[in-house]
Amino acid sequence: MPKDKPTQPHLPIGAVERDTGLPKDTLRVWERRYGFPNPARDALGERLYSPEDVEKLRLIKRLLDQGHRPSKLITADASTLAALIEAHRPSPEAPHCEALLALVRVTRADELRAALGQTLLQQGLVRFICDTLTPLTRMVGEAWVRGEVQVVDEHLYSELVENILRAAIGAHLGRGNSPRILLTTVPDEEHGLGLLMAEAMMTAEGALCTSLGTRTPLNDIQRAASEGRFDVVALSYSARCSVRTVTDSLNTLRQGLPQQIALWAGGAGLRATDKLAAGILPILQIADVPQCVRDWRTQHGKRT
Amino acid sequence: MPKDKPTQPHLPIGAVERDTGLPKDTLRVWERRYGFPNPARDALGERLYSPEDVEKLRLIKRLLDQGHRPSKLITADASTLAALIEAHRPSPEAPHCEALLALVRVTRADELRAALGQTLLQQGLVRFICDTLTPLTRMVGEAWVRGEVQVVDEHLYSELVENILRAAIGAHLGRGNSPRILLTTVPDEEHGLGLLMAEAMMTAEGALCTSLGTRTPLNDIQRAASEGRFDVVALSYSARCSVRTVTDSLNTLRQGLPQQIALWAGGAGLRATDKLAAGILPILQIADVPQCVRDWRTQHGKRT
DNA sequence: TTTTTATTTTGTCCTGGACAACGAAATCAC
DNA sequence: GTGATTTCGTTGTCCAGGACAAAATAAAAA
Repeated sequence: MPKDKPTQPHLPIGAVERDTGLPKDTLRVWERRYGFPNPARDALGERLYSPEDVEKLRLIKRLLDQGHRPSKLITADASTLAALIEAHRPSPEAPHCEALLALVRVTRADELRAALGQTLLQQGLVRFICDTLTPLTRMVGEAWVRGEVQVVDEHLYSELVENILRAAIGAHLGRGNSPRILLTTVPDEEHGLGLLMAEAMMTAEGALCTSLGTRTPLNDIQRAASEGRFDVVALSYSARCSVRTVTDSLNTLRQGLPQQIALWAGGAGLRATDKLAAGILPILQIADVPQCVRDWRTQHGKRT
Repeated sequence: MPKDKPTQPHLPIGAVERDTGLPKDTLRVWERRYGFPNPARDALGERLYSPEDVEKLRLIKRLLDQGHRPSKLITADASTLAALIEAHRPSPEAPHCEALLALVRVTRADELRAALGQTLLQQGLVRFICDTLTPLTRMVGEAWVRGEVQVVDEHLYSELVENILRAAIGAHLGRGNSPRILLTTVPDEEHGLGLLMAEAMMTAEGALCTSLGTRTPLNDIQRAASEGRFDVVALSYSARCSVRTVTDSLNTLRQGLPQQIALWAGGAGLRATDKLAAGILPILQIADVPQCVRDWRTQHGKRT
């Protein structure tokens, strides 16, 4: 049963796993190999992690997901880590994104909601997703790494974006009905924001989207796609997926899927597209999504 | 690194943990104590669970979350388990819910979407949530246990409901601006549907809601509530939370929160309300939510 | 009936070793 | 020089079986 009593003091290993996303086994093996983290022990010899260590672990997890090697991060002292973080200072962005980033605070939730809504109206859905949401989401992540926004601020941002995107999907429903697209992610992939952006753009383009959310087992995807008479299966992969996972799952899926069902894949996880089997369409930029839908229609002689 | 190669054959323990939600430690200790599951081993002696076992484990997890004792479930053979499942056959429900339940299939996604949308229009948001979504969600879960709907069907249902609710939240925004409510769940609680329903009803009632999504650490909730000048903090607990977790987290939070910020708690996890500290408002039924908002206004002399 | 106290049940945590999947560098073929 | 293959160090996951506390249940007392 979960232990969650002490909210500010030290945390047992299970709570650290939950809070950082680092498996218990990994935490223990890091301690054994690198000497970090080096948690205190309670009367029974059970690990108790200090809030500072948990914070550093969260940071490490984030840098890890961005492609850094563990050995560099774990053995790094504060200053080395700071240098790595500093390297994340982004190239100058569009000024409207900088302004929005300043509003990503729980204390300014109302302003952020209003500003996002207004930007959507100004830009239209497609430009809003490509030119605002995509860079802004990255900037929020980077700002978190630099300690400029808190965990709660990031949660708030995700919630607001999800509200906006799902409302947009609802608003664009019924504009068209082809192609019929099934969207989801593989079981290892838990990030659903990219999927939602794709669904919104496809729906706006007149496709009829059905999303299963994240983490659908491969054979379930296969069965659902065949039985549901879909024209396209679209998968989203985030950067943390290994190249191997991506190509393996896609090739397996391509093999199990009827030939007439197209297979599309997008997201930051799509790096080495050369090892993909034939019949898989890599979507390297979110901005290409509408064109993919239009291309499909051209090839299949449909109007909407 | 994740292992996910064999999609239909046997799964390693990590994949089973991911698919069933049962921790690796628990799976191993069950095997040791009860002899179930009894997975095959690969050349290295690592466990390989059969798809049938994984399916049974998923079932057990579900019944576990509904309050059954592990020993009864794990040692039960197929027929005993079937009897338990049979006991879940629900009391007769409103006929419109039965009709909707029949549409919870990936193959009928379009019909389900249309029917849900139409029911929302007919009933209005509040009745839709209380009289349709709440019973229907329970029915979908029970139908899954009985094997009448698939995992993907349930995923689809969640996605559609989330689209509808978030679109409704967007549509009702700006109707009012008090009270200012912060919504979230504690770190152990990952179910967000109830939270979303509450947010929709509160927003429709004219409250200004800010949701942090699920799994916010207690001290983060505290800090965000104080700094964000909220009037109310609202938490949602599902049935799987132990009574202890619920009362502990609420009492801790009540103590750390300024007196003028109200603390509301709702969801199936709210059972023993007698051990709650003063100054915590239990919301035992989702239908009571609008009245709570109105009561707050009365007590604080606000109109909207 | 309600409260207190024993007794199960059950999940989480421990150690330290092992090995394969991964990434990167080095080697070889063209 | 460019591209494919092999080598090697790095890294995460898995194993065993013992231990103990928190939760749930049964029993006893008020």
